[in-house]
Amino acid sequence: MKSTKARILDVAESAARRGGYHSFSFRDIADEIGIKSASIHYHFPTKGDLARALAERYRKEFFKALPAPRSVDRKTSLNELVNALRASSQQDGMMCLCGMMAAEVDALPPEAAKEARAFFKQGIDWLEQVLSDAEPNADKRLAKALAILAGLEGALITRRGLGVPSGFDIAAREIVETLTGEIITLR
Amino acid sequence: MKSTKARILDVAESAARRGGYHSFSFRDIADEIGIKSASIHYHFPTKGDLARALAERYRKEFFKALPAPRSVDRKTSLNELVNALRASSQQDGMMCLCGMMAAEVDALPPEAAKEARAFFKQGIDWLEQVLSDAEPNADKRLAKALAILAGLEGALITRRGLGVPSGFDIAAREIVETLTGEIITLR
DNA sequence: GTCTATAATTTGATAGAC
DNA sequence: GTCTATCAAATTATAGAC
Repeated sequence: MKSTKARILDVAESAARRGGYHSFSFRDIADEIGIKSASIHYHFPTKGDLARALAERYRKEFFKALPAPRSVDRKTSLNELVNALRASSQQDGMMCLCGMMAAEVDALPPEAAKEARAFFKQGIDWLEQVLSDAEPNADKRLAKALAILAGLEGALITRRGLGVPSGFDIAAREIVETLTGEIITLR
Repeated sequence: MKSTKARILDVAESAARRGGYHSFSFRDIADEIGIKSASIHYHFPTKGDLARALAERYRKEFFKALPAPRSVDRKTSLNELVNALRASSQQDGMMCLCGMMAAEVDALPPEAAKEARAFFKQGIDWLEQVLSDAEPNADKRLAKALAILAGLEGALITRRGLGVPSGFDIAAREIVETLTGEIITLR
C-alpha cells in the first residue's frame, strides 16, 4: 500500500507533466485520489512545497535509475539515458517533469524553480563524465553534453507537437548516434 | 500606433512564452496594457480564442521571416532557422511559443492545441525541403529534420534549465553543425 | 471599443472537530 | 491524518451603459 503522500506526488507529477504547474489544482489531485483538498495541505502546506517535492523526487529517482557515470561503458550509459527519457514519452506522451518545469521556470515558485535547475545541472554533469574518455577537450565535452540533453528534451516536445509516438524515437536516436557515434538500442 | 488587439497579442505572447497558457489571466494582460479585462473579451471572446490566435500569428510570422525552402542555399536557410529561434532565447530567455504550447498540449483548449501542432508540421516540412538535396533518402531526411527541430527547441529548454544565456548557442550550434555539416553563424 | 458592474466558479489556504 | 466548513482572492465570462 502506497502512502497518501506518495499517491499525491504520483498524481500531481502526472498532471504537471501533461500541462505544467499551473494546469492542475489541489482539488484536481484530491478528487483523483479520493480525498479532500485540505488533506493535501497537511502533507504539502503550499503548492510551491508540492512542486518542489515533485521536482526533487523526480530528479533523485531519475539519476538513481541511471548507472554511475564511469561504472559501465559509454554506450550503455547513453542507452540508459535515452531509454529513461523515452519512458516519459511512451506511456502517454508525457514530458519530462523537469523539462516542463524548465520551460515554465519564470512562472514557478522560486523553490520549485531551483529544484528544476538542479536536474539540468546534474544531467550535464552526468553526461560530461560519461563523455570524458571519448572527448578530452573540455569545451567540446560540454557542448556535446548540452546538445544531447537538449536534443532529448526537445525530442519529447516534438513528439507532442507532432502527435506521433515515433517522433521521439527517431529524433533521439538521430541526435545521440550522430553526436556520439554510439548505436542506441530502444526498449 | 499599434492596435489594441495587437498589443493584447504582444503581451499575451510574452506571458505565454514565460510561463505557459495557464500562467496568465485576462487581468494580467489588461493591467499591463492599461485597459480592463472585459475589453479583451471584445477582441477574443474566450481564452481559447486568444491562445489560438497567438499560435496562429506566431506560426505565420515565424515562417514568413524564414527564406522559402529552396530559394537560398542550405547553409543560409539553416542559419536563419537557428537565429530565428535564438531570438526567443536572447532578449529574456523566453521559450518558443509553440514549443511551450506543445509541452503543455494536453491541457490546452483544442483549437489552440491544433495551431501549436501546425507549427511543428510546418517546421518539419520546411526542414525536409531544406535538406532535400543533401539527403536524398526520405527516412534519413525526416530523421534529420526531426532531430534539428527537437535539438533547437530543446536548446531553449536547457538554456532556461541551466539559467546560462550561452546554453542555447552552444547546444544549437553543436547539434546543427554535427547533423548537417554546415557552419552556423550566430548574430 | 471600452467601460462598470456583476455573475458563477475555481483557487490556494486556514481553523478546528474527530 | 482526514474531515467539514469556510474564507478571501482570483478566474473566465456576460450584460448593458456610454
